[in-house]
Amino acid sequence: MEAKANRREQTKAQNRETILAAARQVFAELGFAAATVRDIIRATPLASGTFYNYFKSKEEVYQALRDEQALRLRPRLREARLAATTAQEFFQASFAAFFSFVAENGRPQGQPDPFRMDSPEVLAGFAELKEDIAAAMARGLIPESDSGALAAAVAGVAFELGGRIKAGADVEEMTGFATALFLGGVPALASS
Amino acid sequence: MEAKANRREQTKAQNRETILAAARQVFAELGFAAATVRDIIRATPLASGTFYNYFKSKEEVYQALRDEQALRLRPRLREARLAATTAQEFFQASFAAFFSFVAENGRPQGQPDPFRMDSPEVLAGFAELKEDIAAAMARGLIPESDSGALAAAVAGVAFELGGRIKAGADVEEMTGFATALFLGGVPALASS
Amino acid sequence: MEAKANRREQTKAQNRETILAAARQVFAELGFAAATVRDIIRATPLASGTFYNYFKSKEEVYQALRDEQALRLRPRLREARLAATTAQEFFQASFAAFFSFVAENGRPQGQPDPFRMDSPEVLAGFAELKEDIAAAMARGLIPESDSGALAAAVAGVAFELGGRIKAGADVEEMTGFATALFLGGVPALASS
Amino acid sequence: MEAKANRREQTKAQNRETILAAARQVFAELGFAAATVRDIIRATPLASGTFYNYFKSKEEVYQALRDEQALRLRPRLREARLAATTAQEFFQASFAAFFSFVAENGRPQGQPDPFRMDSPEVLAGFAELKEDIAAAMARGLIPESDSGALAAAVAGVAFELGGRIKAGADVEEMTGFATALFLGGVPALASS
DNA sequence: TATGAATGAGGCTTCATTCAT
DNA sequence: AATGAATGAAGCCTCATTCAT
Repeated sequence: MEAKANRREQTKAQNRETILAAARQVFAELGFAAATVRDIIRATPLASGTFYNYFKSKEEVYQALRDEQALRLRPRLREARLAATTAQEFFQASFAAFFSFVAENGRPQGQPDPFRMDSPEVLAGFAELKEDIAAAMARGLIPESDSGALAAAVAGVAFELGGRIKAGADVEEMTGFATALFLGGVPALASS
Repeated sequence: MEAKANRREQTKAQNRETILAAARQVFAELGFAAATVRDIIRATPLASGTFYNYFKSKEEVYQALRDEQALRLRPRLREARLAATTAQEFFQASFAAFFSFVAENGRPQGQPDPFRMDSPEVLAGFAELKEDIAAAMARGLIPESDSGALAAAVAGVAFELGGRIKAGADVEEMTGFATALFLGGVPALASS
Repeated sequence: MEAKANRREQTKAQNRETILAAARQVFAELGFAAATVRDIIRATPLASGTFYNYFKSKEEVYQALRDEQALRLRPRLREARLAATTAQEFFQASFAAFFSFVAENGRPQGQPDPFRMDSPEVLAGFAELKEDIAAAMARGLIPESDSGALAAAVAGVAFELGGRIKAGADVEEMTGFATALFLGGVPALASS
Repeated sequence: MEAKANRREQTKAQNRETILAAARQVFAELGFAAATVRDIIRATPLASGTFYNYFKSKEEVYQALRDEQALRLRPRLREARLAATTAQEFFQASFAAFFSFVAENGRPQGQPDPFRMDSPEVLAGFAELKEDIAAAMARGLIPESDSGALAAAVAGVAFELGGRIKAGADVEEMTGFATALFLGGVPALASS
């Protein structure tokens, strides 16, 4: 009775959050492929039909989750890159922003990592990165070269090193490593 | 008698190949998550029960597919890296081997890419990379630094640039790009 | 001011009418089987709960719709038949009343026709027809025979020809056709 | 074990029949609208999935049922009508064939009757009736008039009187009644 | 009274897997 | 071995209906 009354008190927005939280956890545990809508519902005090008041499908919750993350991450990255006045600042700020975010938000299991997947948001973030690199080249911060390939390389290193972050302490280390790599290649890593 | 036995054996091997080929195609079209065993069977002239004479589940075929690929890719990479006598050779040969492989084999759709996923094979390949990097550091080819992080960076760049390969012609270009990046960072890209 | 007055004017009866009108349309579009209470509610500015202040179920609205129709049709038929002083008047007036009603009210799609179904109202109308035929036989207007069978035949012809009515103009034609048939069989149709 | 073995022994055709029989019964009990695929499955010793080996949906079984009936009824009607050399033979043979069929096959409850509904088969049967009437007019058996309307009238009377058949004995009576009606209208019924 | 979110039963369907042939 | 129909668990989703506001 109590429980039921409590549930009723949940506002619509709270229910949405409840579902998103459950989805986050379920995707983290099972991975997107293995997770089912029922799994998400079961991780919730809500009824099965309620899920469909908020989302049409597993894909839609997933999208919402990604959008939520991207909404928080992308502006940080953008700002970091635009504020840079040297190549060193450009890479350092970018990797620092990305790795901090990963450290804060944890990473799903069973999915390669939470930033892959060709969701529109991720693609948009990727496009932004490429643009910002091209802009940095234009500003003379970075030597001219294939901005698309460089963006891919940056993303690849970020994703892969991001996947190795366990503790907050790793953030600085990884940032230093990635930055040095991009500024001077493996020879520059020696001092790190 | 003999002939019959041979035929039988041949058939067995052929059926396995038939299923693997179908699986390859189905995973490529639908992605691992959406693909079903039925889809694979349907892409085959075989009966549903026959599938289970060869594989226990969708996961197992997938694994076999990965193993098959890894079986072909890993030795090439190993060889390339062991033969290297300079850092330049080390990176160039590695990336060249990887990108050629991607160009030859194509890449599935619907999965981030076919080399991610924490399958044992991929992890093993990853471990090998790390070992070989550590060995190269010991040999003095590469400056000493965090071999795990460097392996991750190499893998990240390889995966991400590999995802951009469309034509065989891209292979050389990407190889040059990645090699230059690792040898000298972004400044070295200018001349590429 | 106006708005308030209008809102106030939405009496209970008006809401009932709103729902009935929506139901009429929905049944016409989807047929009784496919239509859902939700469909009806959606065709309304009202909330789902409100539906249940007026009707207990889809069946009940349907019933109400039928009753409403019957309430308008049955008296017309009755009157037409009671006023008849000859067999010709009896049939002509009956068919004319029925076909006019069909022409006026249109016919649902997806249901065989809106007069079938063994709803109490329809059965009652049927019983009335039989009674009136029996009475007409007693009065000598119609030769004595199985009044039940004759009622069934009249109903069958009415339903089936009624289903063919498209334009108002068809009413007279069909009335003439059916009347002639009952008065003299197919030979009598020749002159029609 | 025994039961299971028996089930397995059923051939595919037998299962199809099992499902059709169950469907026939379920539609008869609940009507088409209220019946569900699950109801049909439950009236069967088969598993739920098995239904879908044979039919795609409730509609499809229904169609199969109708087709089966039509396949048996239509040729009888056709033959009866083509063999007629007089109007009396034409109507008598037609009604006799139809009413016998109804007596043999029983009629569902909850559906107006099993011959309504705009299934292709029924429409085809209807078109045939119209053609045969037109042909009979051309042959001079029946006075020229609106063949479509006459076909509708015949169908209406057949459906409605058919709905009153309870015992085999009714067949002759109804046939006589309907035939007399069409040959001479209500005056002709007096002698019946 | 009206509202509309929440509920959960239950329908539909597909799927992996078994197993008699 | 190969076959493919049968199985039934389990997913998806919609629906009628309730009930707190």
